[in-house]
Amino acid sequence: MQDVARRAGVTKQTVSNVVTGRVAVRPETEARVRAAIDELGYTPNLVARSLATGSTRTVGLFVPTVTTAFYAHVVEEAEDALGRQGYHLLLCTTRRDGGRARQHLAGLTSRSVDGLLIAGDQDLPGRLPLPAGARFPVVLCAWETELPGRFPVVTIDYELGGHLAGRHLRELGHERVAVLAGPAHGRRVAGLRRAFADDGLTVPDSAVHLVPASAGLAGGIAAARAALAADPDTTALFATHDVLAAGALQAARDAGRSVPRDLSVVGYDDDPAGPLSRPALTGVALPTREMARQAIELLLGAVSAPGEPVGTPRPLPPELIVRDSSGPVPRA
Amino acid sequence: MQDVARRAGVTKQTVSNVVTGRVAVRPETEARVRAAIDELGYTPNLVARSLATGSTRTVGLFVPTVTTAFYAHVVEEAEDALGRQGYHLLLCTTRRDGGRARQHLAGLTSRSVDGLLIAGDQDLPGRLPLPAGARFPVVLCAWETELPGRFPVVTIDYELGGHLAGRHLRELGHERVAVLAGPAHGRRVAGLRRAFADDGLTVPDSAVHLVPASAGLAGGIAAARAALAADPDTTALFATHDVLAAGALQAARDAGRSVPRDLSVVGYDDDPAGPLSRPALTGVALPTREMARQAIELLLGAVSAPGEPVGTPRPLPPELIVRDSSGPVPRA
DNA sequence: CTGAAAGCGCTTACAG
DNA sequence: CTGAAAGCGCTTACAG
Repeated sequence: MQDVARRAGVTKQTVSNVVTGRVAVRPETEARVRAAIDELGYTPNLVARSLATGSTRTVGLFVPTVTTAFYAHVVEEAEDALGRQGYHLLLCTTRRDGGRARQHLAGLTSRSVDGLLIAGDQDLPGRLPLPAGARFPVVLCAWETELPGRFPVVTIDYELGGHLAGRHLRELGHERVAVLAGPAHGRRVAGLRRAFADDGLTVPDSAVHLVPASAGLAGGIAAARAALAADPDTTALFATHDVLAAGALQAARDAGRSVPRDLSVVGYDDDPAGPLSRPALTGVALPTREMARQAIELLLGAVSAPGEPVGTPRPLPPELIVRDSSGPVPRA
Repeated sequence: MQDVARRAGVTKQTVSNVVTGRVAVRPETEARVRAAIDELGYTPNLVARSLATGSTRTVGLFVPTVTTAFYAHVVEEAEDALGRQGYHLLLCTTRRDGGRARQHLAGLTSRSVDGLLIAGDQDLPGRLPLPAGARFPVVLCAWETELPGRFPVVTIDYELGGHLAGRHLRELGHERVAVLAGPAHGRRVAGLRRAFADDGLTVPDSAVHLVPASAGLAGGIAAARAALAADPDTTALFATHDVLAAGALQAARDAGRSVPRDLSVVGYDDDPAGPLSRPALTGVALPTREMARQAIELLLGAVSAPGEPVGTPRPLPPELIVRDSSGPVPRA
């Protein structure tokens, strides 16, 4: 910067003024300065600027993992929304490990991020008090279980998604549904139940089969097999995420049941592979990217208006995409 | 820091000494300082330290996307390897867009990252001169096409993977193979051809079907259909990545050909869903995480020993995982 | 082993 | 509109 100033015949304060644009400078002076910048290939040193201004133009993002389509899209959309405003992304995958999250939090704090977005129920805000030095806003997104309440949250109406799936099955005449449920998916199941309750039907606890988070496709296959064995009269399977639904499709095939003729399968999450499975999967599609975009905008808003209270927007509505894996209840 | 010093009755230089451990301090003094740090909840300000030392303990990672299993694993493994040494990760997904990459590069430069890892052929180092201010080491990984040569690269022996697949098919007696090839997968195809050439057979260009990068599963289905239509006597399909192989499996089913009885299918990439497809996919497994780990270690080595030349390690060998989608050539 | 001083590269009031 | 000065929170030789 000093070099640029010398070359342009001004002081570095003037250079700073043209770079930041905070103070107007005479056009001809500005031209000289810009010329010097180009000739010298000067790039402002953001770490020095950060020390002076207190803003790093960097935000942290916590996700449990990046290996699922859902979180991969959250990451990409967050990065895009950030980039549009000149921010960069410090990525932290927590792997649902509290110790790891704590370490990352300390790292982000000492690096003075301007804000932090925590995506996915991670049980962090409850257990994880922010370090003393943490003076940045925090926003939560993709939150499904009880809300911590300490932070604004941009999330999806997961219960509505379940309700859409349930109503769809009811409209097709299904009365006996089994559920393959991942952990923390209580709202999705509650929505399905509400749709059945709307018609005076109950989905008993015995029809809900829980699958551990890490079980993956194999877990879906096993759970679907168990569900069909437990109640052979089941005519529909509702999976609380698409990996489980894909497993259900395979288990149905293995059991010699044709989808959707003998059995309907409805998924949840709109995994990009869903439309291409055979049969193409009917399922609940989530406004993932929209959610991530809004969350970043909320966070950046809080960054630039420190004191002001930020309102939590209403949960975003999912949609039901009807494809080929669901059909009318088979006639007994 | 000043507060800590005051509370411990020393100067801040002494506090710095105990925090960095660079200069030994008397045990009792150190104890007083540590106590003050704990009481005040002091966290060192890394941006100030960075300005003073020139090191940010942050590295940039360029990936084309984060929505494929391959790159998701690269990101997670890189983050792990970085975290072990106290580094944080600035993630940039380039989406194979030069303009976007250029912008990110400028951002990383002005943020003074300590190093940059570029994963995946991105045609960047050729077209993208580093900004003048960029004084950090760059390492490439997962590079498959011609190497830029300007930077060390940690990659995989992609040609060997193709050879393993080809030898496997030859051992099963296959003579007519069709190839579904993604762009930039020339080495994988070359390896397959070499295996056939080892036995005096040729894989003609007409048997190689190119699929655009963005075509996904639908592209694989279409290409496989085209391949089977072009040469109905084909007994084996080699796909240069698993999404294409999954498409091939579906196209085979649609065409009424049973895998592996009528047709063998071999994939490449070891997508986690491969073992769970029906039939389970035979394919080439890549040492993705090992590669990412080594790349970060190489990069961090270059960071801490600026002048020294870094050697490019030999490409990592893939492995063939034989599952159920490949079998003996059907008898004519 | 500890303290006083300079400096990292910027920005920000504050005079002129 | 431009220049001189102080300061952001650290580290680093350099004396004592």
